[in-house]
Amino acid sequence: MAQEVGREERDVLAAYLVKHHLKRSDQREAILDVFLRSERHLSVDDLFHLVRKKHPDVGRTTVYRTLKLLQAAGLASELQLEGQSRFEREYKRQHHDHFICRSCGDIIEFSSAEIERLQDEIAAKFNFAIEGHRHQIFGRCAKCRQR
Amino acid sequence: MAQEVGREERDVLAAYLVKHHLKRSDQREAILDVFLRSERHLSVDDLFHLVRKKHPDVGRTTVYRTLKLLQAAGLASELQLEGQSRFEREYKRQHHDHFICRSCGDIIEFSSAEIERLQDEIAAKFNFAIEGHRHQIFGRCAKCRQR
DNA sequence: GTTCCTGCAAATCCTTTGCAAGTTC
DNA sequence: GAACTTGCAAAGGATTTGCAGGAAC
Repeated sequence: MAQEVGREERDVLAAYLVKHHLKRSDQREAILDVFLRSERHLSVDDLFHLVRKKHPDVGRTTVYRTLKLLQAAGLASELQLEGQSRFEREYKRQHHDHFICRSCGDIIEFSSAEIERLQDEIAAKFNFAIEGHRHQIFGRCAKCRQR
Repeated sequence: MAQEVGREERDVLAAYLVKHHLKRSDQREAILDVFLRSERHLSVDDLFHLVRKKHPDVGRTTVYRTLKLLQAAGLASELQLEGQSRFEREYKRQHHDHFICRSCGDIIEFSSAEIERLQDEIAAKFNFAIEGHRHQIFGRCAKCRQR
């Protein structure tokens, strides 16, 4: 078992907890660990079931709460899709947007400095101060198109 | 009372109903009328309350169902925001995306052929077939920044 | 008369909250 | 021991669905 997964992130969380007078817990560490080891874009339920495999007494509520905490600490970010949210790692990752396949549900990341620049330009014209954005492109991924 | 609002759209709806062996109803016509007369981006509840002013016995469910119908007929399109959806006119309007002000909730439309082109380019690289997209930019609008 | 619509209440889905019991500092 | 966390059950909000009665064709 690769012990080194996410050591840096664990430190970030620990620091965040101290700074905000919060407390560590086995659940939080377990959830972070599973989150960091798993694949890219998890729903709360995905994460909940993965955590349960090793820690059968963690509650769904705690997963919700811990994900909020991880977001606040800059370790996770929420991807609000149609219906439900998914979560991905955020720490030291560069900004990106998403293609979402409607057949298989797969999520593909992309980024474009050009698009970001154009966004900023347009926002400036409207005198609009950008705080965040959501750019999701729906359709069919390469795999599903072949079938 | 300007009778001419949305005559074309009413015809489109009527044609859609005939084509699909559906029936007209006072509720549907009332909802369409209010929808067309009102401002840009309505939640279901906004529309529901507006309709109720003139037709106090229309049910919320019917508003939901009629909006689905209007979408199917190409008259309305859904804007899925955080929390709830909003609806805007679709008929003969060009594609656009949205700035959304987090202070006042205002929604500002924008469009960029450049961004669309870049999207297509990137999608082509991934061999991804685009069916739709959602591009929402959150922040503070000009008015709210001045305060 | 058959098929479609409507409104209500109930059901769903995802997420949050109240609370008593258990942990951490 | 004070303050924070947890898990359960219940509450929430937005949207959908079942159904019996009412309208349109």
